[in-house]
Amino acid sequence: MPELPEVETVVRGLKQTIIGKTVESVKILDEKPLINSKVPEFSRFIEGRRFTDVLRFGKYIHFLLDNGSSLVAHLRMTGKYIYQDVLLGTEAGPRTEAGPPTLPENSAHLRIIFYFTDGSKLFYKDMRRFGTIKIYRDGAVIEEKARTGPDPFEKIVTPAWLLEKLKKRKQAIKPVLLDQKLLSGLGNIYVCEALFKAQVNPFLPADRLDENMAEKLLAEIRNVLRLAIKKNGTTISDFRSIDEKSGEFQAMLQVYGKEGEICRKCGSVTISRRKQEQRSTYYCSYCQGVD
DNA sequence: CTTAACGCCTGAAGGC
DNA sequence: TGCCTTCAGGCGTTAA
Repeated sequence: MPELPEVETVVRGLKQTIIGKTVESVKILDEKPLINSKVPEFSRFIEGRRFTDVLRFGKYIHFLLDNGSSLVAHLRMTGKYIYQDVLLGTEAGPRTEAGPPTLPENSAHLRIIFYFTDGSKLFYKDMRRFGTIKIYRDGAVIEEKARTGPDPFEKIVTPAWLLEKLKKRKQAIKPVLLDQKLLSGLGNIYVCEALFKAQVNPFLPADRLDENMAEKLLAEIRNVLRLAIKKNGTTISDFRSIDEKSGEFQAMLQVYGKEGEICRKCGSVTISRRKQEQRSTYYCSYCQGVD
């Protein structure tokens, strides 16, 4: 589900809510997300620790702890973090004003609950159970970061840098842009949108893009991601921020999920869909010069 | 080294 | 109504 803008939206929400909070205890309802630790080790790792910061690299969420260790989480398709503030008024009676919905601890797909010392909670839900949470002691998180490519916003990423990388790839440009070791953060939605905006043929071999195309493509990748972040991401079916709000970028989608609709740019042909590496690519055959 | 298929999971939607 | 197939914001592994 989530790509860079959705992860950024989640991270911003977490920054505002959990920094400075100390984990009193953790309840693990499903150990599958714990990729490199078992339940007892994970509990010992996190209990008593205070979150000092929450960062993002690519599509990863990086939780920093007060002892220099880290948690690194990936949402994959359906992972989500939901923050629940201290429930006020439970002693004096039910709240009357509309507050955030409370999440029952037996709700569907709940995997992990972090209980903070102040009474607030962080829920981790994941319907499909693809999401992961890894633990890293001290600075070991560097190794994980080294395995992912730079964000498209990083300074080293220039049109010349991109062109150089693309020259080494004979594969079609679309699947190449999904390779997180090249550039991190793009997923199926924003790749389709950026290629459309840049008017690049998704099936064109990556090594055949010229300087102008690479420059335009990088500019549109950044534009699309920036705008999507501003809109708090895209909600197709179930993406939600940590306070369970939907994103708003879906209203601005030009091609993703628009098969059969008239192209908003040229107005002359309908949007097509074709599989590349088992994944749907949406495009305008006219605007993007596809045969 | 790159590339492409498969597997991991659950649930929704569409065809018959 | 029910059954079967396909599809889904991702990516690690494996085999060629």
